[in-house]
Amino acid sequence: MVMNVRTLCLGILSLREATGYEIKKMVEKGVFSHFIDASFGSIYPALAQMLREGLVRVRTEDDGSGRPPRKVYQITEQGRQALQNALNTDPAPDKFKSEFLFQMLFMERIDPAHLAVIYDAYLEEQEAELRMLEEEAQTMPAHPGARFVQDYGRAMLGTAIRFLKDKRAEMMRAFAEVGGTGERPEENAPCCGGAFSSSAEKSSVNGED
Amino acid sequence: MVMNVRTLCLGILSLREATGYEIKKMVEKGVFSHFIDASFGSIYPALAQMLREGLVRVRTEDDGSGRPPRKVYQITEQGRQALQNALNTDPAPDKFKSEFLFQMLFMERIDPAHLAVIYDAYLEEQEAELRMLEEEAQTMPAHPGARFVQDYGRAMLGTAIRFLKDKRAEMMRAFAEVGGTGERPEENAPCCGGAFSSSAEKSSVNGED
DNA sequence: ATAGCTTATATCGGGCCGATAGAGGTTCTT
DNA sequence: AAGAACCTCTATCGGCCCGATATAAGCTAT
Repeated sequence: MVMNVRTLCLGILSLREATGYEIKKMVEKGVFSHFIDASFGSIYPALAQMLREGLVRVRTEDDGSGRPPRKVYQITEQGRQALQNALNTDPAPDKFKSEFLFQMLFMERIDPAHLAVIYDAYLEEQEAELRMLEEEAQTMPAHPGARFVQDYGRAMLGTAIRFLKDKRAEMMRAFAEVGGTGERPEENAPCCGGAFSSSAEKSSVNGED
Repeated sequence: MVMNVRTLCLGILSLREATGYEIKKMVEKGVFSHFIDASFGSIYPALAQMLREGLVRVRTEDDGSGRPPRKVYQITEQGRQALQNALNTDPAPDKFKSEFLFQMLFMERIDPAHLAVIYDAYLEEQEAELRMLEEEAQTMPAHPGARFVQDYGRAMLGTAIRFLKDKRAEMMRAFAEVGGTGERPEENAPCCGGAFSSSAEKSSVNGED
């Protein structure tokens, strides 16, 4: 599939007319945000290019003041056709990049205190996105496609959150000796419900390096 | 976190020495493949740059023939320090790009026959990655970080697969004559339109396990 | 023996991100 | 009323990175 910022813009413009700025906002906060990214640096050139190619047309709203005029873009019939062609092709494999998991892979080398901070921040991030998804599910008219994506997101985020909560205790137990040295580290992490303080077992976490 | 191809290479080289080609293979098939990507076009320049900066050193194995000599890279103490610094910074948010979900968002406009093909191909893809993960979990020595990442991957892929299987039946039921729970690839209808939106059912995947 | 896959190097065009800039609006504080 | 801070809206630019491509040889199978 020809899935670039151009196709993304066509997809959004097929739902409603919009300015480049509005497209950015929809990509940031809307349904699209869960599986796509796009910055101004790619949206504006994409719109300009598609305008040249006749896939979109533009209506300029100049209010007379010195500020830049709103450029409201609309999809053309040719653009609809291009989008249709893209939709009827095989999708490329997903791409997933996670610095968090990279760090988790090397967790043994990270300062335990900082590890806890990273971990909880990530968990909170996932919970925030789930909240956003739920909220958005109530405001948006749920056409089948949107429903599917929302349900998918719910399922995945739910699993991630459950996993992170489950594993947290286990993880921190493993590092308890390195960080606390026999002390009860309840002063550190706000959200860990006492799972820290269970019997400190001996663990050979400290590997090479 | 300074998570670019350089940091990735440092991470791999901190585990063992490797050529650029080997790094690519590890990124393609190893634990890293689940949450990171890197191509030759970024790996080779990254190694060259880090060599200049003293973060890695290189041992050239020339076998006398005309073919390009193996360049085996090793991390230096300075490189270890750079990696350590990177690991002790906050991770950037995850990035997830899915052409499949983009297409699902517009499922109503996709030819149902093709939609089924796309859907099953994606499902198969997820199952293949889960198989890869399980296989890799048995061969690799499971240090805590790797275990965490593998378990995370298992949980997520398991949920995705279950969701896709569950929703598929629901989708096909909504399509009614398309093929029930089995598959009937020969399909003529241009677009399903409203036939889909009426039946809104709850999926068991959303809740708890 | 020719085709095709694998190991191994490396470059290049182009896509895209993140930062930046500029101009005016609103909103909240001091 | 002045100022700070943030929002809407435009757009560009450096630099990172992907995907395609080139080169060269070995190994395997038909």
